[in-house]
Amino acid sequence: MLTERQLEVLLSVVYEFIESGEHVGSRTLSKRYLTGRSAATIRNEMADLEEMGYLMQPHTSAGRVPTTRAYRLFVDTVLQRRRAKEQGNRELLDNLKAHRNGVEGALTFASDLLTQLSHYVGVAAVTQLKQARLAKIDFIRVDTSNVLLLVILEGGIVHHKLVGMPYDLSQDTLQDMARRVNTLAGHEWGEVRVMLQNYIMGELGRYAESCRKALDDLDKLMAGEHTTLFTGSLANLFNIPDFQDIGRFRALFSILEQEGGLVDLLRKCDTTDGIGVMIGEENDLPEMENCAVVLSSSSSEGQKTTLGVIGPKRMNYEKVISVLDKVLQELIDSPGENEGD
Amino acid sequence: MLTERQLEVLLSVVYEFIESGEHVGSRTLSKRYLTGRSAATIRNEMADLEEMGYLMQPHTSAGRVPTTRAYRLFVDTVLQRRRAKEQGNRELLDNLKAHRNGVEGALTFASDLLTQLSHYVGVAAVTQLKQARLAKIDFIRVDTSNVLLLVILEGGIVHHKLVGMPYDLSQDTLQDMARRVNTLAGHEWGEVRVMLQNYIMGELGRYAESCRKALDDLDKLMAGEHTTLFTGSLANLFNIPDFQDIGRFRALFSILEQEGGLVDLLRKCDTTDGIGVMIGEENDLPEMENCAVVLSSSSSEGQKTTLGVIGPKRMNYEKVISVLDKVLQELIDSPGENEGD
DNA sequence: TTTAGCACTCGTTATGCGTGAGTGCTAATA
DNA sequence: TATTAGCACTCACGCATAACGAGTGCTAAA
Repeated sequence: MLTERQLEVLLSVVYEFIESGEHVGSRTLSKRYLTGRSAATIRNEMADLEEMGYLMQPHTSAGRVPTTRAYRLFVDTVLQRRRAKEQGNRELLDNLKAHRNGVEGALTFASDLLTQLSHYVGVAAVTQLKQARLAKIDFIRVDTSNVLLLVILEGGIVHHKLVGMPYDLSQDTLQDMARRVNTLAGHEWGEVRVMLQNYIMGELGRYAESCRKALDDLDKLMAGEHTTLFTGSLANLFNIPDFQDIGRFRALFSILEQEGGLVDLLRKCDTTDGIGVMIGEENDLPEMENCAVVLSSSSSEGQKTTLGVIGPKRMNYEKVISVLDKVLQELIDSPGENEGD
Repeated sequence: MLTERQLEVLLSVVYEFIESGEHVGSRTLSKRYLTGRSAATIRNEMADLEEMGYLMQPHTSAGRVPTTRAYRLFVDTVLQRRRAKEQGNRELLDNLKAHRNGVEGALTFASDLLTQLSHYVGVAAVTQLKQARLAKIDFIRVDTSNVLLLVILEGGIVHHKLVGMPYDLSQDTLQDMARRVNTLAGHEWGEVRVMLQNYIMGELGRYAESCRKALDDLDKLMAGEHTTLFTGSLANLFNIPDFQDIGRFRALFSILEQEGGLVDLLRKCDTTDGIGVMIGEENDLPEMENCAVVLSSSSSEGQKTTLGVIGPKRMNYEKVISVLDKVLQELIDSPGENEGD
């Protein structure tokens, strides 16, 4: 185990490295953090810490740099101190839908806010769980050959899809259909789906083909754990020295740009409610070995809401965690009708 | 005016520079393009062309590089000559129809397609003009305090917005409202709007406040020339040598990332239907002095569809223009909006 | 156990030099 | 007169070398 002083040295290295971005040497520590001890003493401690896997040297005559293991320890220590302040995010969802204009508006707002405050990249996502409940379904005749299929879930998520129909259906017919289906409001999507399938096979005979296709699309959206994701501006990445190298930037970018990659990433971290941190190789993506992801999520009503910040491994974890807390709070507290621009 | 040979030299420089990305010297031209003439002769012509503002030297002992003026001439010449190219890409283009599914689906697909085919960045946008006509409006009760406002325009654009209501309205009441408003289907938004305003003031009395707010939001979307924009992946930019420099990349990125900037850009080029090209400084954005934008747009039914490709000034204009032609043609050819397959 | 001192390592920056691609100019040539 | 060959000159680029400095490990003294 680590001695008290080793811990002190280690955390100082991490802290200083997060500040400066450059390998930190024994002299710096001796002058700035552990004024009582000489550089030589600290050198010895650092050599030990390196052996234990907490530190590494980029090259022979350089100072030390924290390993993922060191970050992990650092974060856990920080989180430990913070844990008192942490609290449930239960109310998050209610406020999301109530006070901002639809789920999408709220999440766009949140991701922008996180981005601005953290100076990294904020993300916000909502995942429909299998338990998502239907609030309302509707079919709206657009013209002779097109019907708009509308699905609203409890929690405020809205899906719509234009479906081509081989025959013209009157609005009355459609309304009748909708009325029947809506008797299932409040039930989970799985049940609704089965009912719809039967209905289509049984009573809609000749329309079955086009309906089935629409239903399949809908299934793709809903049956799986479909996630809607909002990513803040990536502009901040340009200011981070870690990504000045175009190669690294590119790697990270390719992940962030394609929604799928990011959703996978979030899913990996999604273990528990509350705040979680994944550092470097801890997420399996090799492109993200220099990155860290801080997430905070909470679920209820068949959907799970996740807020997060993505930045360099050398991230200001304290700040990010507190920002995350704040935005969460902001979302919960915000009194009425403000729609984030 | 340019002599025949000067033109030949100039276009060769442009062509070669587009290929190689490096300043082109007299010897190269003599060997590869104008085998009849010696390097010295070509050098003289190039000196003249430089004086005329068509070419420039990055530094004293370097070959020549085209100026914006040269690209302009090149593009105009190319636009004149092109017409008879017919090849490839069939399979991909055929997919367009299959993937179409509402305006958004089609444009997402189109921008991706343009990105893939051009190897630059494809964009696709639809702008609602003032003449946009209402196809259908609907109010759908979600729960006691929320109504989903649904607006469908001729042309297939769908807007929806969740509106908080201070009082519970029954679906029947809402349906009645919708029925009245829908008598205006087929009319321009301007008229519909006035009618809605009156209706709200006259018959909806106590709900006026919340309705007005929703209506205002809707106006923001529709009364102005609102543009919905889809941008393809930016990943290709990493392969372009012109943007290897992180500074330039950043500048371009900042424009591409924020939707507003891009919309402004499109608007600038939106002069006429047909294909238009803006090269370097021709668009006023200093960030885009090394870029070119090729646009092709067509309007009908109260909406204007724009497809475009954004890439380096040193762009393969021939290819991009032909790609753009094809994709656009495909989009216009089937104006029936999703013909069910 | 701690610290001062010293030799050593290695990345970074500056400097200098050779090379090659490309030019402009001039004089010879068709 | 228009074209071309020849030549001196320029300048970016790559490479080697050297100086510098931040940092280390090790040893011996306090």
